[in-house]
Amino acid sequence: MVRKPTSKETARKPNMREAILAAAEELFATNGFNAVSVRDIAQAAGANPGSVTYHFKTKDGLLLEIYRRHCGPMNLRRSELLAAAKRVRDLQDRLEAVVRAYVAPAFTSGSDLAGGGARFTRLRAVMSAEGNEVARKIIAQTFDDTSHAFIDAIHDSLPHVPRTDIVWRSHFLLGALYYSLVTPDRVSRLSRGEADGSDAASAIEQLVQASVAAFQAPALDQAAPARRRPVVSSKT
Amino acid sequence: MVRKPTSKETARKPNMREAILAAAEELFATNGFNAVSVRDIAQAAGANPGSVTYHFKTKDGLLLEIYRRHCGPMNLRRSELLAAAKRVRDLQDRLEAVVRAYVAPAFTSGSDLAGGGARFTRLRAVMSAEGNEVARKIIAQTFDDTSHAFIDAIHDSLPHVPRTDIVWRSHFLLGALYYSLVTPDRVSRLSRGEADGSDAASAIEQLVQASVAAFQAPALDQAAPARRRPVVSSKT
DNA sequence: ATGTGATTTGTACTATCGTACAAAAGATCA
DNA sequence: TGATCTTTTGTACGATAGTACAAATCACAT
Repeated sequence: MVRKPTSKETARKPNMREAILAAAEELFATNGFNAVSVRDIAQAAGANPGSVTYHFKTKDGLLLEIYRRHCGPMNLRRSELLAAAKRVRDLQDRLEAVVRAYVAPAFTSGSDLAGGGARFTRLRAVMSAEGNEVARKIIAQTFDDTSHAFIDAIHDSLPHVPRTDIVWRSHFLLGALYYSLVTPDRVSRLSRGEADGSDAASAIEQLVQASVAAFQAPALDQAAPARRRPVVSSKT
Repeated sequence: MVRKPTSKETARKPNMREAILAAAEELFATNGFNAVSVRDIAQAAGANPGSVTYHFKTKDGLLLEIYRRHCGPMNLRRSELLAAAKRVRDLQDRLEAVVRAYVAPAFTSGSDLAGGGARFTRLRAVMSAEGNEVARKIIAQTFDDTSHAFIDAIHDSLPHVPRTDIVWRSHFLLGALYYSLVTPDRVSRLSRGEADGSDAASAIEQLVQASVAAFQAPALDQAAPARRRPVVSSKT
């Protein structure tokens, strides 16, 4: 808010503002918005509750700033990756490259803003599930452009599949991605320890392969007529 | 809690207990657990806040009871549908039938307990995203059996795909299913009105077709060697 | 009708919430 | 050093949270 670049404004001290943002991001992403109090965040950041009010005015303002900080670099990075993927000549390779460009940045760890990062992606998943108003507004006006770009790119690789189907499948992809970040332990549990749901590389490969196959599925209108639809009835 | 079947215990009056359960289910499913107060629930049910305490003791107890009421009938119904699906002889038809048996009950509307229903499924999605403790315990001890049964059934139809891959893909399926129930409007928006994300029939068909294709994807270990992995780099 | 147990109501208690604000502390430059 | 600005601290306030509980009300068997 306050503009005053006195001398070295870069990280004057341990930089409380950043610590608060990081702590809030982590707590919101794992517990949801309402389950976390401003005091929880302050404590996790080693700050005073009043500091949060000072830097971000309100709790909503804090969430807003988390989104703001990520969206720019993340969308930039994504459009770079998408542009590179679209340059792949082979149609099938291109599809996979595009899907990978969509999936991979969501799993990056650490604090690199550019990637978007697993933490911020998980935050978005949780906010979306909670129907958070602040998040809803930002998402509609910031992420839809990127989503459309990816949908178009995928549609270019699969011209025979109607755009509507692509939209549905990309929606499923995002849901799968979100869920993988939200409950990775479930994968470990259901595979009886044979798979590690927390392993980003595995998650990316599995998700890319499964999604590519899903995108390549025949169009819905054409799927049915050739084969009879199996009808199932229980004996209730 | 209290056992006393005096005369007609079935719906003596408007039945407050049921109204509270229904209201809580709806509110929790759309706003999350912590965003909804006991007073909100009481008001939505046309009840007094004290009534909630009387019937369910605590807010956690209320959530617990919501789960309890659904889990039994829902798992029963699911195993019926699964058993019927496993009777399909053709291998590919059986796969689709099994997936459909998994997906369809999650989208049933109305208040039929058996189906599980869209509302309860959405509730589970939101609780899962919020990392709700009450839900986490119930899920691990109630849903994992059903999940394993479905995973095994799918694996039977796809013996050449490692179980680990099936687990991942079924995880993606559940994530996609959850997300479709949480933000159906996103589908409508991204398709520019061409698709209706709230239409259960469309969602089911799209999800079944996409998931079947995903399950049928080649095993991960075998996917790479035959084809070169497209490597993409941005110019950053 | 009356007594009895099951509900519903109204209210109150304590804890914690988000936020405000004055004072203290720290930093920067004349 | 002293003036000025930014940041941190400590505390407090009103609102609302979950829950408890006594009183009122209801349903029904006798």
